[in-house]
Amino acid sequence: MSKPLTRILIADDHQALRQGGRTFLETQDRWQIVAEASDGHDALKAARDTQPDIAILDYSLPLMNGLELTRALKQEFPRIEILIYTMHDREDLLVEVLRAGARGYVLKSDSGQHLQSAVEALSLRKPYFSAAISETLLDHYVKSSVAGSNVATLTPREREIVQLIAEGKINKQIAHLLDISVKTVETHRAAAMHKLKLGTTAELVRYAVRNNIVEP
Amino acid sequence: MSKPLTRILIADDHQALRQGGRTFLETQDRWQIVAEASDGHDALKAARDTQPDIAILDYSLPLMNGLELTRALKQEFPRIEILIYTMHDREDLLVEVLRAGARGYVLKSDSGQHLQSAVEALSLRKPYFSAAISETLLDHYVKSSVAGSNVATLTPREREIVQLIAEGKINKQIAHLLDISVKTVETHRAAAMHKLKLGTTAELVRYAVRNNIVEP
DNA sequence: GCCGATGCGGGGGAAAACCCCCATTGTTTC
DNA sequence: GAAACAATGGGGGTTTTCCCCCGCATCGGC
Repeated sequence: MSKPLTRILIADDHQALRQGGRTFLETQDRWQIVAEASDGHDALKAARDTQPDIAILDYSLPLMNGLELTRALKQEFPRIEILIYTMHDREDLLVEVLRAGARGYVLKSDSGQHLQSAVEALSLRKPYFSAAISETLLDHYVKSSVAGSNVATLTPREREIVQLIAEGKINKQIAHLLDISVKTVETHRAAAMHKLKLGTTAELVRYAVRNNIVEP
Repeated sequence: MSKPLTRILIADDHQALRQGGRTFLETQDRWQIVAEASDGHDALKAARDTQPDIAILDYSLPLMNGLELTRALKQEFPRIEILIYTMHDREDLLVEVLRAGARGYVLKSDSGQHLQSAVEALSLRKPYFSAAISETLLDHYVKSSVAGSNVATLTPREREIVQLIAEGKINKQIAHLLDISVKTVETHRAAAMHKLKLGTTAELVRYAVRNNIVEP
């Protein structure tokens, strides 16, 4: 046991998938799943409790999606390595999560071998992608100071609340979830809608779908 | 001028595209663009006024989308030929519009030649597809009594109102647009939400996006 | 050290949506 | 012809959102 133990967090809203990942990864006794979470909030809490080295995140997490969660985790734990594990084979998502600080992107449709390889790479602090993405392309995207999607104009808190709205929660539920007052939720919601020049909840939801904040 | 004149309606919310189609098609003097419309309601009105032989419809029309409009037009004018002209290269959309009664499907990314060929074919009452879709596949889809998407469980009026909600209109605006009372809008909206077991507007909007009733 | 952005919270009122109930008129279907 | 469904509209209520106004604390830059 000369090698240090790599501590892993898995966040996915499908229990079966978490279980699958667990059995897949724990065949290697130098890896340990120290936490599982089924939504973004739990994942953040779990990370604080367990201080993982690597976080394997589904993109489409309830309450806080993989992109926001990546930002939040990198903010709080700069040395954490983030692996996005998703069903979506989309370059725009890849680019966004990379910009947020993720270093791995593996498709659920890939073989489990890819997942193992990705964790292997990340534990050595090397990026890993199951899709064919060259490192130059990678650098280009990450370094380019692209204006980016207009999601960026929203603050993290606003994006968080927009996601919850788009998930179908009413202000009261959001207030309870985030432990803030309904008034504050209203404030953030209004700020987001004003910034985006949107007049109705329906438009806000379509905005969230367009910008990959939530699944349709 | 022995050949009968083919009367054409074009409905697309982009004026430039309508103009393009017009110049493209009127090179043939046996074709005549008798009406243009920029949304679904205008298109329906225009069809009543001008009795076209062929309707060229964008899928993503405001107020009433190409799918609903196809249903409505075929209902009122069974002999009309519908050509869907869209940017979406998606088989699921193709299947839906075919089931609704369209007989042509051309992508906007195709050359204008395709558009001409499609109109040519439709004027002879033959189906036309720019994508490679075999007629057998076609028959299979159209004839198969597939359960279909659960959009089908909504009535046309309900779908129409769901579209308008998802487009960001409030009940009052919808009532005015359809010339019915706000109460009626509420009734249809509630009926749709009840049928779909949805509790919030946000969920209804995501449903509409998922089922191609509106664009994200 | 100040300033702007962010996050948080509130008052109060108008508007909209939501929730039951209900009825009438057609059309389609058995 | 009865029954089911679609579309229309209303009464009367509660809940939620929306829209102004306002304040305060914090934090990162300049």
